Amino acid sequence: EKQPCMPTHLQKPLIIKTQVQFTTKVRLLVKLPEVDYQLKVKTTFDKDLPPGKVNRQFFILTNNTKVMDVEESTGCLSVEFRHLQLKERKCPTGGKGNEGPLSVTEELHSLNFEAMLMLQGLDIDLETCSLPLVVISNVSQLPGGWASVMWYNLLTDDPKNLAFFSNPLRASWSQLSEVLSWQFSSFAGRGLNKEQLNMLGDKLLGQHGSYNDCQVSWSKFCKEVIPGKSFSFWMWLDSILDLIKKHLLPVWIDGCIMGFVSKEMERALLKEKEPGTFLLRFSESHLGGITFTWVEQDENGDPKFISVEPYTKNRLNALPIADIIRDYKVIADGVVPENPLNFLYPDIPKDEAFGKHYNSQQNKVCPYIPTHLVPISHRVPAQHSCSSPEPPMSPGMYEIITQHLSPFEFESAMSSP
Amino acid sequence: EKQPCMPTHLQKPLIIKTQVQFTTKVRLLVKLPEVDYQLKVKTTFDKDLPPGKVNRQFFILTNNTKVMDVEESTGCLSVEFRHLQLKERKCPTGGKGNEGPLSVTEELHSLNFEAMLMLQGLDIDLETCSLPLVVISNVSQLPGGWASVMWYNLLTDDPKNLAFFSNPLRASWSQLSEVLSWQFSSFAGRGLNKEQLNMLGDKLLGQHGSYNDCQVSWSKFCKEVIPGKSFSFWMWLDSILDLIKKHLLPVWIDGCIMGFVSKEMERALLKEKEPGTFLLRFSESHLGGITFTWVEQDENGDPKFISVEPYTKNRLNALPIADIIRDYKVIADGVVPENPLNFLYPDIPKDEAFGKHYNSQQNKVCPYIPTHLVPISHRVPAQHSCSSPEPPMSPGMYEIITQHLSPFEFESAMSSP
DNA sequence: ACAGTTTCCCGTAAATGC
DNA sequence: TGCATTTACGGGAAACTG
Repeated sequence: EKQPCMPTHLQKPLIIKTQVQFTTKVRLLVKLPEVDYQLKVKTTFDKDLPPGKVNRQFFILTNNTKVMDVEESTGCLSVEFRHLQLKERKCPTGGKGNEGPLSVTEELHSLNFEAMLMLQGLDIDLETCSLPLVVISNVSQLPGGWASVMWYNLLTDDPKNLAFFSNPLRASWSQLSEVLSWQFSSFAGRGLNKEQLNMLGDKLLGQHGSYNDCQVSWSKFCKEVIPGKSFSFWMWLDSILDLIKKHLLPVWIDGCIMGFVSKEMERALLKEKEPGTFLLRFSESHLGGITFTWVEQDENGDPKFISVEPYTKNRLNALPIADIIRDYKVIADGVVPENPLNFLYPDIPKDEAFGKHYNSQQNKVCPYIPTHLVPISHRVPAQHSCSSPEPPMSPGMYEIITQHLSPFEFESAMSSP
Repeated sequence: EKQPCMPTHLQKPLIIKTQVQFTTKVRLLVKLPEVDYQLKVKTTFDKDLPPGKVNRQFFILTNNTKVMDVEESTGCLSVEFRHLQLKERKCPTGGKGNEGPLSVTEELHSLNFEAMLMLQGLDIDLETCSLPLVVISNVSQLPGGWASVMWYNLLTDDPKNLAFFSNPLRASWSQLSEVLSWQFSSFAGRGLNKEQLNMLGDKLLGQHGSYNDCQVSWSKFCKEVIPGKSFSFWMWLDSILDLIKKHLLPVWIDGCIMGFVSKEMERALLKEKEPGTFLLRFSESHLGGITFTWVEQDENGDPKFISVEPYTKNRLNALPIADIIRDYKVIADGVVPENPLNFLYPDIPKDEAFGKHYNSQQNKVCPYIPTHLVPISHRVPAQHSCSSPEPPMSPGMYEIITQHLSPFEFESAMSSP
């Protein structure tokens, strides 16, 4: 007789890269009366999938059977498989079931565990399987894999609906925005506030009064490119998550990066502020970029906004963001260079906001004179006459923005969630 | 009967990395009368080595037999093995013949090729093998591997003296310096001139009048660390070769980098030159670094030499050397920054020497103001009082240097070999 | 031709062995 | 414990493949 599901708990890997080791663990949740033989567990990949149903087939390269052992802490029987590795089984054109245009990161798989238990003269087959898994072959596919895992977890409780992406459900913006914020809080130490989420909602759904009842399709979230861009919403957002993790973490956690704010909003916020007030914003035109914009007064006393070319991971590798802000200079033809950045929006002195993240000027030993890199922009006269690609903001829009978001509220919202 | 050596030609791989594909080719140099069967060649690794004789054992992972084919161009029979891969055979403590303290890159191996030819009723075993090979497991071992290959080729004509490094011969400096220069000309497009080689000779052998009759031991070349440093002569030299290949190539080929020049010589050369004259020199204290030194006049009108902290590959990744030289600035407390670099030694205007290598200031599209990184040093008063770690040069030494090397001769020697 | 996907392999970091 | 060597795998780029 076959038990449909052996009561176990599986620790994730949710995304597995071929040829890279992973670990998984099975635990028998019921306590058995003492058995006097070893309970051997066998792990297999995609055991139940009919070969025609799945596009790619994989198998476990390494040893896949192991004996269960009593766990110290719980007294349960459990077994941990380490150093497992997946490899694709090349079935030349044969096995490919042309099941619609699913991409590799939409293709769900599972790990299966089997054991045979002899109890009171009966042979009992125990069996369980993992939550759905995404198999990738290169880390470049990780963002797509994460999107699938997120969407699946968000929209179904079914532990093994491997066909989920052949007809993926839509998510409401209220569900989705919560998950997005959670991504940032769990991977970057600080979630997204209401204003930041509103900007994302605008980007994904267009500007509405309220998004919470809007539905977002999987395709719109992850597959379709953003109009005018060459990447999808999630690819863009994940590139920023990655940038934060690798280059902006402490500054992000401190809340010094507003980040998700439209250019229109940015101008509305900076307009009324002291010249030299600036804020940090993620690039919407390029993947994984961050820029800052400061406000000045032009000849007529009107506010003028200047944004620096976005910094990407390569540039931040050469110079961390806090040092960029500390040392940034603008040269207007031969004049002594000047740092135009004075106050982090709304009015925090730059050194107060970023001082703790500055790299201490390392005092090197002697024979050499130390150098550091200073990011400098040249203000050429031609630059001024250059027309902005932003659509000019309508007066009505400006009203809405400024009323909707008083600086005080925004600032308080920026504190840690 | 067994032919000791089948007349063939083998194309190198001289260094093989485990688990990485390589290609090799065997050609039968004698033309056989038409044979009506296929001549099958089998490749094996370290076939003749008694297991006790070698520290590590490897085997060919992939298919190792292939049929010879007539080569279009020559009409010879030949076969090319592609996608061969080596893997270590783990012989648990057993096979390790403890044959002295040879490092992995001193351990020589060989590829063997066998074929059986039936001719006029006789079975003839044909056999040949490759030149000695070094097997490495990580690219970090490549410099050591190259050193072995160089030393072997320099000092023996024996095609299969696999025990060479159990008692390696010494090289004369005249032999060695030629090989070193050849390394630079073949891998970096420009060899080393007499002055550069003299500096290397000094470094390796101490300061003599003439080095050509000096002998250099393998150990001194590659195994012993340079006194006071943590790396050997070759590791240092190879780190520079690598830096040139990856970050300095066009500037090196142009002869803008004197590079191998002692600090003493550098000062002697710059001493008499215009303030603002500079030269580029490879760091002797750190692997893969390049610095520049310029001459100024101090308060008393005496020459003063200032060297910048060496640039390594990470820094050159952020900013190419030519741009560094173009944009380099020194700030002395609040004064307008100034580029102290004016003439490449002996008297070439900076822009004339480096202009063609400058990155054209990319005119980016509008919404952003472009930034570039400017390497800036701060001249702090404390810096001046700091005692130099160089031993002060004796007057006699200075005479020798200046007489030995008139600026004119040196410059002419800098032109392409 | 091309986009999606996989393979290749350097280079850094961590693990392993001696 | 320290050093020598190997393993692991992210990441960029090339190769593959329908």
